[in-house]
Amino acid sequence: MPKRNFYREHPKFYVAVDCIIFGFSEGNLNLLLLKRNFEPSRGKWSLMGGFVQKDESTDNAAKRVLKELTGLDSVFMEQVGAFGEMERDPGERVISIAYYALININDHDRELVQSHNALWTDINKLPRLIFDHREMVEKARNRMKQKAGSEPIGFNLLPKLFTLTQLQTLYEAIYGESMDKRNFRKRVAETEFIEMTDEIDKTGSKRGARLYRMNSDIYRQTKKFKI
Amino acid sequence: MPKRNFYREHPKFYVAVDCIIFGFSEGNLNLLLLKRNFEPSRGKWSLMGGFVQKDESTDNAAKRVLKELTGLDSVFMEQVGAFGEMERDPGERVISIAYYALININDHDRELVQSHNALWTDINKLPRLIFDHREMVEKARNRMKQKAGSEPIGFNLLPKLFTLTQLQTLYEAIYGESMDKRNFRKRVAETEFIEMTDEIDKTGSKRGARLYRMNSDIYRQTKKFKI
DNA sequence: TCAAAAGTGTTAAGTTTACACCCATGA
DNA sequence: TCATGGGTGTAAACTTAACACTTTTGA
Repeated sequence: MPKRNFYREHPKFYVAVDCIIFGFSEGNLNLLLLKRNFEPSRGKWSLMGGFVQKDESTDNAAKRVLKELTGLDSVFMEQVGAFGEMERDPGERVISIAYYALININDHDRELVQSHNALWTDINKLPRLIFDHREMVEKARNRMKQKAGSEPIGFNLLPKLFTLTQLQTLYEAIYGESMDKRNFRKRVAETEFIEMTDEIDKTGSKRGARLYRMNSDIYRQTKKFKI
Repeated sequence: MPKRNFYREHPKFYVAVDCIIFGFSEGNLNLLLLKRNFEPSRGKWSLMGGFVQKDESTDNAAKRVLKELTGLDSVFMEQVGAFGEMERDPGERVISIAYYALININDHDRELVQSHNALWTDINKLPRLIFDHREMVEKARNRMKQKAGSEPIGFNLLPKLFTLTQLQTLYEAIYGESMDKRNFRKRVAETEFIEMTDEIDKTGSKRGARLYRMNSDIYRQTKKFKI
């Protein structure tokens, strides 16, 4: 039996990717959401998505879609999972694979974002989203929260140099709870790959705050993180 | 613009599910693997899989495939993720969604399993598997390990009544490390939903061991678990 | 009578939490 | 000079880890 026959009896499906794009700004986690000016569901809010093409893996489709919206390349992304309910997209059956990305909100291409009719939205004040996008967001958020506590992915949301107050505010936003400053700094001090620089940030306070950086080489050696 | 056009430009894909079926026997985690007597890759080892059909969600496809092999219904299953590399299946492009299942190895339909040419295999002595199935197994195993420590899914691998030695051996197999008996039993004693019964198992020892059971109602109330 | 698995508490080490004041600076 | 955010240590509470002997019973 030639190989083709084995597959040919089976149905084929549209496969899409949807991107949960996290940013961090003014003490809050934000998501990049589209106000759709196209069908289906014109005028409603949604995640940025796109159909997987013949010549790309699903991971690459997600990267392409992220780049289409933000102009950004080589960004941290992780798959959340496949969403395959039959009626999830009322237009046609589409199986969608959700990915989340962590980007530094200052890095993206603002015009590109605007041209897609996209807006940064506080994750705690999300509008109603189409289809099962809310479920994707919740799952991505939990996955990210989980991961951010044991791998240094959070640093993707910050500028290269950051103050400890910024770092703490970020983790408070991720965990959704406030932390003790001294205990937090104690943990940072025990984290070898968070390096103090000799630069000072004067924008956030009169006194100025020490800037730190994450050293990926050191992280790769130790692979230990808990915050 | 009619809705159809929006979708029609895009390619469609075969979508499959693959099942990582965990069982527990003689102190080891086992996987149910198929020695394929069909193309492609006849004669090689693989996970049980199947194509998603038009009239079923991906979750239901996974349940169907599990039932085809084991005869079992309403089994704990969880999605691991989508595998979408272009060349993962050398025959045709297939996007596959992996699911893992935890079953009590005594419950399944042995004849059905035999008729599929499937065998229980010690997870620490797996043969080479086709495609990216090894990667699926590793991911499923990690996900399961993670989850088994914070939700009482492990009990799905045991008979309804079990001894504490069985439970400890199970967790040692899941975590891949041995545990202190007294500390383990202390944790069990603090777990409200693990109930002592008044039955004794005499098959495992001369003295006999107390049988316990998991009470799902109590778990649903407290939702606390850590072992 | 003895081999084999079941059962049982205590202490030390390590981790986590709670908590309050001084410092440097620009406005 | 004072309002603002930056920076610092210690003790108590809790959690985890280490450890060894007695019990029961069938062969």
